[in-house]
Amino acid sequence: MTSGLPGRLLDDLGPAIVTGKYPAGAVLRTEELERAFRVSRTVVREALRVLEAMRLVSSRRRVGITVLPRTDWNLYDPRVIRWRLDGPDRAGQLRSLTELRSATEPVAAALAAARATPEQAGALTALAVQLRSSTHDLDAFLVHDIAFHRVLLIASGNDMFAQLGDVVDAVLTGRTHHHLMPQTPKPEAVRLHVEVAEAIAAGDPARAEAAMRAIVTEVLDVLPGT
Amino acid sequence: MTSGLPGRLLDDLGPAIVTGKYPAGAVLRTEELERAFRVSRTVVREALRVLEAMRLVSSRRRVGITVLPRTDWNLYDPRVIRWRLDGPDRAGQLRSLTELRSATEPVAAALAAARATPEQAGALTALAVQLRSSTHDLDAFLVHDIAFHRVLLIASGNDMFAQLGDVVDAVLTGRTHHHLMPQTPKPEAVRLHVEVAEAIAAGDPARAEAAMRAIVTEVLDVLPGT
DNA sequence: GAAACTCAAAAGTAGTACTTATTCAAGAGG
DNA sequence: CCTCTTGAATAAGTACTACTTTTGAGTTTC
Repeated sequence: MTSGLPGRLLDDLGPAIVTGKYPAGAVLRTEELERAFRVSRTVVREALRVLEAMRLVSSRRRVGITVLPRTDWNLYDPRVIRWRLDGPDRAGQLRSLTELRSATEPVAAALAAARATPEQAGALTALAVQLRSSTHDLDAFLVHDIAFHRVLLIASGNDMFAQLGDVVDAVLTGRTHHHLMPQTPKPEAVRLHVEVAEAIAAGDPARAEAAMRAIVTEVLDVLPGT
Repeated sequence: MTSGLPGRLLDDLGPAIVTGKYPAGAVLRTEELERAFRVSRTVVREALRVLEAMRLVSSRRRVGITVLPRTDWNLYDPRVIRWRLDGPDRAGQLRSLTELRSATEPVAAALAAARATPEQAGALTALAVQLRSSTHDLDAFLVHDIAFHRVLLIASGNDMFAQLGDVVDAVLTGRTHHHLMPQTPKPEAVRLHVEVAEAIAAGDPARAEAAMRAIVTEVLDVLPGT
């Protein structure tokens, strides 16, 4: 559902809920939404059905569509993640995601060392080499960095880790936009990426985990408000 | 959307997709679903809209509703998690979730040590004491164990970790059903829970993380097929 | 054999009618 | 005056029809 009128309505209502324009407890009416967004009842119902599935709202007859508190939301839904990143508390959401990332990537590295295919290990090594070669070009560095982490998460052999590739993308891209990335990548960070790749190629989970832990520890340390 | 005809249709189609009854590439037609499930077009469209938002299917005019490959799915959607746990590869899904858990809980413990409120720290200590007192009653032990981990995840102050409480619930409950839980909880595991609670109460992130890591390492070690 | 055209297939959107669930206000009784 | 019952209004749920739009496949033409 990325197109069509229900999708467009979703992309209006979702952010409005997530950013607090419609706070928890607020009650929406399907008829009012029809008028406000100039769409038919079918379109409104379909968009609301999706919001309900994301646990952003709850629908009851005679009552209306009630906005739910944040503790009910499906926070891992890619749309919810995006809406929160586009909202006023972007820094908070980046921190949340960074902490999640700091938890998952070391374990993913260890699993990758145990499970990566030769192709995956080779791709990681190649990407680490490219990282080293592109420290002078921040955009190119970012592209390779994101690719490195994505391949690693896939190589972990756990598809739930693999899906966090989008989270890593959002975090790394967000760091750059927030000027949280150093102007020139630290040699130590690059070295650690190379070490992770080497440890995975060598099938050494403990070493891969330790190196990746060092990478994400440095990331956490530079977060504001830690 | 937990009730109503769209919800019921969702709970039929979702598992059918997730378990491969409708494999990737299969094309569904709204009209056929209307006939097969004896519901109106509105109901079918609403259920499909939700499946589309979960990235289980993709809809295009003239083409139909195409089932997407697993790499597209929103694997963190609570329904997708449940459908996979209820499917034939339950053990694989439990392993996936256990690995995710093993990654996140140590970091959550460290964050909780830094951020827990006195109430949360107190609740963890109380729950650890109850764990120690209920080793003779496996059901009671499970209840307290789940509660312990839930409170800890909430105490981490990261709502994405907090949401994984359901994952921990599913994993711990699943372990019991799989007879993967020891008949009598190991004293060492209980001791570690107490140590986690003490470390959090003392505001010692490193100690909390290490103790929790020992807990989840033991859990990973007893997984079949590791 | 490739490009253009046509049409059938299937979803998308609008709107109406009727049903069902639920809440709230009013009235009755103690 | 408070509590319980009843009825009606409110709002969503479901079915259905009509029309539009998109898209792919088959046919025709060059």
